[in-house]
Amino acid sequence: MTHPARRLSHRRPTIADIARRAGVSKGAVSYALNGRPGVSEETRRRILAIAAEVGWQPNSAARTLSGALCNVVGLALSRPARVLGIEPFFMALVSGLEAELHAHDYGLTLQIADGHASELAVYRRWWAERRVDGVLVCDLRVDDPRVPVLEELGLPAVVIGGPGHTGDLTSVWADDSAPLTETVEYLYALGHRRIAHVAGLSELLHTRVRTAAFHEVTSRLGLSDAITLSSDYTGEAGARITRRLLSSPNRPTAIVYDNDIMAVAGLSVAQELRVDVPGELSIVAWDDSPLCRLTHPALTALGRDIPAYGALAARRLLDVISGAAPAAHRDAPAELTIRGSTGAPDAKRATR
Amino acid sequence: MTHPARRLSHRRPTIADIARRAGVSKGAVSYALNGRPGVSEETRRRILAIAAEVGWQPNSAARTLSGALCNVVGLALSRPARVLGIEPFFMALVSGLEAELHAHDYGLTLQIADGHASELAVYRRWWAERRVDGVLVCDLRVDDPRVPVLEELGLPAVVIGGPGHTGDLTSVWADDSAPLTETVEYLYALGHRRIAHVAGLSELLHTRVRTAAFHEVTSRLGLSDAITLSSDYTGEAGARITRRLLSSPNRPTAIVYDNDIMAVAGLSVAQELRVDVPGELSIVAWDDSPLCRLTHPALTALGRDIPAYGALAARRLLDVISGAAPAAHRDAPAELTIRGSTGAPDAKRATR
DNA sequence: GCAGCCTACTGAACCGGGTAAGCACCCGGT
DNA sequence: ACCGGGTGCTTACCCGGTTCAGTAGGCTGC
Repeated sequence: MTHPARRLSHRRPTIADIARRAGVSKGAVSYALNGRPGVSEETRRRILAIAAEVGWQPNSAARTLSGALCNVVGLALSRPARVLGIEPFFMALVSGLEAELHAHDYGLTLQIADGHASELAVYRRWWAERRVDGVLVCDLRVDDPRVPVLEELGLPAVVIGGPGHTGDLTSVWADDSAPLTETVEYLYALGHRRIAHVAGLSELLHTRVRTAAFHEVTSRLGLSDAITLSSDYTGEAGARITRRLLSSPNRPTAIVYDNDIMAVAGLSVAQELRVDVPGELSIVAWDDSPLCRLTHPALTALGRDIPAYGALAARRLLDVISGAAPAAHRDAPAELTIRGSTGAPDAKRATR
Repeated sequence: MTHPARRLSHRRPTIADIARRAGVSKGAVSYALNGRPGVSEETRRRILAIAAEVGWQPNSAARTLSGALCNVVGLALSRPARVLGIEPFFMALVSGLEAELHAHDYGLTLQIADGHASELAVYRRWWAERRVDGVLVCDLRVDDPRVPVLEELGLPAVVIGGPGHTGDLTSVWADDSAPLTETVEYLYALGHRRIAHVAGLSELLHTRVRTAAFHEVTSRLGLSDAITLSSDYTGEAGARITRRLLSSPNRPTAIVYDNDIMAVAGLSVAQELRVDVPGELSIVAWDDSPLCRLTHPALTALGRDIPAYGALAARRLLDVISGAAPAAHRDAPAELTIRGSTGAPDAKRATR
């Protein structure tokens, strides 16, 4: 690349400087600073004192070059920026990742890619240039093409998602099936018989899992009017689908949305159409972010501790990097928090 | 650190391997791969062909060690995770940064700190360990303590915010004064005489700028009831303050919120209190994210192209890294988009 | 009294690139 | 015939750590 005029400020001290001042060799300094045997306690203390005095910090490039890890992990996201921007999920995940990585002196590098192909190119480059020790993979799909490539590269990775479809890679996942079933049963108990499910991107594994669970429970309960509609997680899609659902004959009395953004948009459409929530329509959001408490009525939501999920993923990735065998780690499932957006359907108004 | 069993996969090819296969020296390979003079066209082609064939990629640590830049910039954020999570601003900024950095083969490392002290510690470490070539600084404060430290470190930096208070650091900023003035004048023209401003964190420079502009325009227009209240950008704070404002005697007929989250919360409180929007209360949000279009009515908002702002910041940081002199770069100001949440105050209902 | 061993260190190689200096070789001019 | 000056390449060393194979010196044991 180019070679800009580099401001020299003050040249950083190196172990050679420390060695000179301590009157020992570079090797001795290295042993002392890394807490390894090979120097006397007294010499070690002297070297550490000098290092502290001159403000020495190891040059990460030099360390990495001589075989060490680079203490960085990568996260590449393929969703378009406009979705990433509003979904609180990712920032919450990142903050959890970050906290755990930071505690282990690891850094996080972030890259926003546009599609699986460019995401895979990012992984290849990161690994070839030795820029990361491992990566975190989000938005797992059914038969995800990234899995075999990562396996072949030998790049340590943790897949955030499951169950299954992760090959021999380590994964971190939560069961979405039981919470969805519980939610539908709760709506059924309230008296709802026409329930709709506004799902996320249909190629994502967890969309499949939730959709399957929805079909299973609704057919078990004999709800023939149950319907699942796919979307792309945006508010626009949520609004559009809700408008369609609410203007259909035999409209649903309850809708379960696969993320909070769509649920908020759905609530707003209901208000626009003067459909009372929860009197005529109950709304449940998947992902319980502060957003769900901002609306009126506040949204009943399926929430999980996302930062903790991120922290778990980070911890498992560090394990994989230090040689742990692949495993699937199950996190706590989402829990339903009841708020004002759900209730018994108002018999007079909802029926027609 | 520890030395884990590293999976060797296949040893990455180095320039020495290429040199051997091409029957030339390492030096010649380096010249060829970097497009520098010193090798014949024919040899260069042969070397490039071999490099492509074996899939050679430069080892970033080796490059960095021999004096090159590391092609990474850092972003440390000090806001608590729960705020970062819902504010679409940061992800939008990051996506703009990312796009521009990626185009110049630069990576982004992200760190969430808890407070200025630990943020500064992050900068020091990044710089001492040569992990970044420069940093981006957000949430500029009045007399920000980070500025002198960064200047002293000699760490290339671009401050996102202003005007002023950036010392000799390069900055990227947008004028918030004119848009706020324009907004108040618009509300005045609609007939509003009691206008409130729900500001963000009072120590942030842009909060000061907006608050000053609000005072200036309201006193110029002779609005004695104008009031500014500070908050922390969370929905809870926005709701609390709105509740207080709306239940006061002589309640405002229009409120300008310093972010979209608070505006959404404010709208929801108005609905809860059966205050008609925009009939009895007009609402304007600063930051026009998709969130503003999700509510009913949709929010009139002051919006800017945040990804473009991020891209500008990234571009300027790359300039600084390659030796450009410090400068303050002004970005386009926010523009007011009128939607359903503002209108003329309904004389009968709003007066009392 | 000296082999044997441990401790505490030194010296040098190594990681994988970049680069300055040196050196053949060829060509053209006088 | 000889010098000058470019090509086109090699050699050697640098960056700042880690690490391995010595080695000097002291202590122990018989």
